[in-house]
Amino acid sequence: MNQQTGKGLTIGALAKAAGVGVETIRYYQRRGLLAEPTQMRGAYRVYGEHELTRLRAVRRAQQLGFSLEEIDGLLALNEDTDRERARALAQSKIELLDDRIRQMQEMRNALTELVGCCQRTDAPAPCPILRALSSE
Amino acid sequence: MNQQTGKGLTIGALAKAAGVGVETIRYYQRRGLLAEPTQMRGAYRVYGEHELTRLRAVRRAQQLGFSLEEIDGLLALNEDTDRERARALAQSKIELLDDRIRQMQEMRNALTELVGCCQRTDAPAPCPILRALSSE
DNA sequence: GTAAACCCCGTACCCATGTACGGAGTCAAG
DNA sequence: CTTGACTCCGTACATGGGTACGGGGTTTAC
Repeated sequence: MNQQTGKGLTIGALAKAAGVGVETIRYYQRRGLLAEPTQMRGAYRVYGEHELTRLRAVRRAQQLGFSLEEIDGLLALNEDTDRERARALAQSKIELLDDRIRQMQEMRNALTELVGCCQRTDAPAPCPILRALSSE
Repeated sequence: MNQQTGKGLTIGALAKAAGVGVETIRYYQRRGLLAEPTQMRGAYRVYGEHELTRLRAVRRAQQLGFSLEEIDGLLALNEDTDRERARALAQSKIELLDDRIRQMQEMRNALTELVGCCQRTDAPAPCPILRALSSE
């Protein structure tokens, strides 16, 4: 059984809690995306809430289309001492997100249209999907 | 110079027009994501608007976080003869998009908040980014 | 008709993001 | 104190999405 005495998690328990593989955690540590914990229980590393939170954040940001490197930057904004720089970075990410959101909405509408038009016609209308994707 | 007599593009011209590399086009052809054109000028393949449109659509869909395989499916919806299946697939993609859009908006708001809070405090507030990303 | 710029084809290589494997050590329960 | 599950560490392999390279043929402009 994964021991969980008090509040410490072994890497396996952490992995399970975050919904990732043990190897993934190691990989993130190698990449510097996740710090290795200082606390140990004997020869085993002990993880806590902090790591779990961060791990979950990484997964989510990933789903949003950010690379591990970008995610590192995003999460670093938090404790960035150069506030000016942090603001600028955040601002540029916001614009990027706005763009993607807009495009996704177009795509979404195109798909909706497709569903609707397919409902009643057999003639392949001028592909709304292609249209949505090629629109500038 | 890239010849462009009439309306036909060589692979190089197509690549430039679509903003991708020549090798990428070949790669898509190998994958079956882009059909090889039937028309030739001598020993060289000739491409037209159709390919260009499709290529641009692929790039855009990619930015939206779809894999090449998914994109293939999406673009195929267009000429799918099994309308029922096409509708179902489109519907599921719509839901997926809705999800991603929602998450992106959360993230966007978190970043905006971060920019705002950084504006006036030196104390690192409880990181809105981490919060946004870890919220379920 | 020659040179520069392109195309074709095949194969090999690259980067990101993991996953798998294997030997050795460790922990906790029975 | 043994046993089974787990950890550690290192290295190798996998997959997606390209990119690079090299030898040889083709076009086109001059």
